[in-house]
Amino acid sequence: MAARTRRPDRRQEPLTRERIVDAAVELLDTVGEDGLTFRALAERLATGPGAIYWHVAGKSELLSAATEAVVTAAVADEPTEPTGPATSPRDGIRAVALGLFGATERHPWLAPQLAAQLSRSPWGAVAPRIFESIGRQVQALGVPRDSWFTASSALMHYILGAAGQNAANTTSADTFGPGVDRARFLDEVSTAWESLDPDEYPFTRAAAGQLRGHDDREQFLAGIDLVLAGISALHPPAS
Amino acid sequence: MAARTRRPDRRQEPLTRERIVDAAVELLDTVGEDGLTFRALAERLATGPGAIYWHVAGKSELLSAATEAVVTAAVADEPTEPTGPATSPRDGIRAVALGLFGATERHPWLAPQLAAQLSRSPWGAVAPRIFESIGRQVQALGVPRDSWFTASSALMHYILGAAGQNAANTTSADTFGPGVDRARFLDEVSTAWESLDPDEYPFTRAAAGQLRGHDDREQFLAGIDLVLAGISALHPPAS
DNA sequence: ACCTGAACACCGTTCAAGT
DNA sequence: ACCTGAACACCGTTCAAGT
Repeated sequence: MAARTRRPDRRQEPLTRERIVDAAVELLDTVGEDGLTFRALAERLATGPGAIYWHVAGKSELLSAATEAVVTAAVADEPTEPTGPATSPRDGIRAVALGLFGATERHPWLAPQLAAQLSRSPWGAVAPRIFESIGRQVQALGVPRDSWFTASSALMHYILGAAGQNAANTTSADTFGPGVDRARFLDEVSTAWESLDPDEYPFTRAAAGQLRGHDDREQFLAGIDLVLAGISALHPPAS
Repeated sequence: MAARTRRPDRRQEPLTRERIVDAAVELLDTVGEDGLTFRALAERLATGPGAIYWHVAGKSELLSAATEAVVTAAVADEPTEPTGPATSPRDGIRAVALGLFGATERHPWLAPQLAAQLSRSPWGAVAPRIFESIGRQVQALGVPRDSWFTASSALMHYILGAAGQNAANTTSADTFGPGVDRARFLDEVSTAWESLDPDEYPFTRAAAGQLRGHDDREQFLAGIDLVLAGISALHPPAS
C-alpha cells in the first residue's frame, strides 16, 4: 500500500514518561479505555511493550498519570491573576468549574477515572490540585477562614458529581446516530421518563418536561449558583 | 485436606440472574473489582463460566446490574411514608443522602462504577432511581415546580461527588495498617498537605488544619445543608 | 541506562456438545 | 431450556538478551 498511510516514525526523540502519558491520553480520547493497551501504546510510540515499563510502573499508574495530567491542564487554564476588571470571585469559581466541566466533555474517560482514583486514595495527588484552584476563589469570596474547608469541599463535590454525569453527553448522543443532535436526544430521554411507572416514579415523571430543551452548561452553572448562595447564606463574609 | 474447608455446594436451586448478581456483589465487596472474574464467579456458584452467559450478556452488564441492585437497596431503605412526627423534608433528604453515602462506604467499588455508568448513559436506569428519591423530598420541601429539576439535580450531583471521594475511606486507612485508625490517617494527610509547595498550594496548606479531626459524615451533611440553604435562598417555597 | 520482543499467566467470550 | 468446559483471542507483566 501507499507509504503515506503509515504513521510517521515518531522515534526521533527518546522515550519519556511524558511522551508515554501524552500518547496514553490520545489513545484514551480516540479509542476509549478498553483501547488503551500496552501493545497499542507501544506501536504508537514505535517501540515494544516492555519498554514502557522502564518509565511507568504499570497500567494503573499510567491511568493515574493521564488523569492527573488532564486535570492539571484543566485547572491551569484558569488565569491565577485576573487581569480584567470584570473578574469577580464568583466568575472565578465559574471559570474553574467550567474548566473541569469542559475537560470531562473533551475526555469522556476522565470522570470515571477521577472517581476511581479519588475513592482509591481520597487525598492523593489529584484532589489538592482541584481543591486548591477552587479554594483560592472561595478565599477571595471572603468566606471566613473556619468555613474554607467546608465551602471548598462542597463546591468540589458538586462539580465532580455534575461533571461525572454530563461527561459523555456527546458520546451518548452519538449512539443515536451521527445526525441526531443533543436536543433530539434529550427529547427522547424526556419521553422515556414520562412513560416510567407512575407508582414508582411519580416525581421523575413530573419533572421530565424540564429535561426537554435544557442546556447542560446552563444547568451546571445553576447548580454552582445554588451552592454559592448556600455559602453566602451560611458562611457570610466577616465584615 | 479436610472436607470442611470446602465451600458448601450451593447448587441446590437453579442458576438465576438474581443469584448471579448477588454473588457478584459479594465478590466485589470481598476481593474487589479485579477479583470479580467469570471463573471465580462460576466457582462460587458451582458451575462453569459459560453458564453465566445464559443469564447475563457479559461483564459490563453484570457490573451494571450489581450497581443498580446496590443503589436500589440503598434508596429503598429510606421509608417512603415517614411515620415519626420528627421527619421533616430536610431530615428526609439527609436520610436519602446518608443512605447513598453508607452504600458507598460498604461497597468501595460502587462510586467508580456509578460514575462509569452515569457517564456512559447519563440518563440510564440508575439515575432515575436516585433522582426520584431525592426529588420527592425536594417536592415535600415546597420548592416551586419550575425549580424541581435544578434543585434535585444539584443535590444529586453533590451527593454523588461527595460519596465518591469518601467511598473507600476505611480501605485507605487500612493501607496504613490495621491498627491505625481514621484519626491518625487524617492526621497524616493533614501533615502532608501542610508540607506542600507554598507557591503552588497556598490555600490547601492553609486549610489543611481543618482536615485534622474532621468527621466525614458531619462534613458530608454540612455540604447537604449548604445546598439546602442555597435552594431556600434562590428557590423559596411559593406561599 | 535503556530498549527489545518472546514468553507466561490469566481473562472475557464463544460454542459444540451434552442433559 | 439450560448447563458444561475446552478452546480462542487478547491482555498485563516479566525477563533474558541486546545496545
